[in-house]
Amino acid sequence: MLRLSTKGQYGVRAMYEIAKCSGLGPVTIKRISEEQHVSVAYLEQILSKLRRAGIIKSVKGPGGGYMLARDPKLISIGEILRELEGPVAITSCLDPKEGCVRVDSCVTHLLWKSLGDNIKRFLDGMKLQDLLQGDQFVALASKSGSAVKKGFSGRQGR
Amino acid sequence: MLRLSTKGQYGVRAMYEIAKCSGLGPVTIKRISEEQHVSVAYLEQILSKLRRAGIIKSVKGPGGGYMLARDPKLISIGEILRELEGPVAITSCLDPKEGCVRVDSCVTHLLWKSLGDNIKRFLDGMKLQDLLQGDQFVALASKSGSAVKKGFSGRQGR
DNA sequence: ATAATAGCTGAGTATATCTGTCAAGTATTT
DNA sequence: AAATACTTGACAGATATACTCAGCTATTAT
Repeated sequence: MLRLSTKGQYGVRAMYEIAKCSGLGPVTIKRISEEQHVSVAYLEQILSKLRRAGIIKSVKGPGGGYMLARDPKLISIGEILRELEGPVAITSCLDPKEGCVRVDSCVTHLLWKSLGDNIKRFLDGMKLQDLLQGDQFVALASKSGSAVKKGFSGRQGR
Repeated sequence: MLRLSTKGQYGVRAMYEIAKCSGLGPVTIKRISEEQHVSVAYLEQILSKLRRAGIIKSVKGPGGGYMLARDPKLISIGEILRELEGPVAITSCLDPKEGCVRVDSCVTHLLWKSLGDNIKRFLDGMKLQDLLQGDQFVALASKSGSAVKKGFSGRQGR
């Protein structure tokens, strides 16, 4: 359950590759393809989206390729995935494009919203820089292993 | 991204309905269908799986229906979803059925594993009882909003 | 016994999404 | 102007989703 599409996965791997080689000039799509084992044609689709989103920049012509548009500390995994797969939306009624008819009457609405918010917070907190450093991830809940409950979810940072 | 299938969603809603009416004798599939707006035929599929998993019990014949097999404090949302949709597996290489060829060489492996573990912890910590109480959910990360990082993920409970 | 109720099961199907490929560009540099 | 590299949109096969349907089995009330 809750699988990520390959587009998102490859997108993050591609971004990693670009970040890794930054400073050595633009990274060609061919290189990304070879290093990360993803076809050039498929990468074109993915990188095109990321470029339009302003996460990477491209340089045309011989010697061209892709480079980060910002410092890797300022690029989150969440942002990359959102551009490629749309926002986190556990259920269709939480998708901003669709909307929920009976928000208040639905017992589970808040459950899915809360889960979605957690995931979002995780993904937005994780930066490309962290991937580069191999600095990796002990989770949001460092504590007990059981969720923190409270009367109501209310506003949560976001 | 990361959408849950309707089977999982309906399953949780059905479990809620059964839990809500527990103490009034078995709940018929027809009632669940009407209250939760899911077709009888589709519910049969869903409830059948949950019954075989031992989460609910059924009584045949007139006056029959479904009831919880355990205290709602002991039934987690994670367990319900796992029976209906399989384990959380953000990527195919983290699916126990498939396995990963290059675990160590893959930079993103740990990222997805960590995200998956978080989700799992959230879902397993959330019990049917919590839904009943409308006692809902402030999330795993009560703190800063940024993920807690550490050198390596190491063993985490499970 | 038997009729009515209620759950049980597996097969089947339409639709949508995913996971790509292909072809024909356009822009830039040497 | 030739070579390199990115850009775009169309399209297609495979898989998964979201169901329905038909016919069955078990249980209880009369």
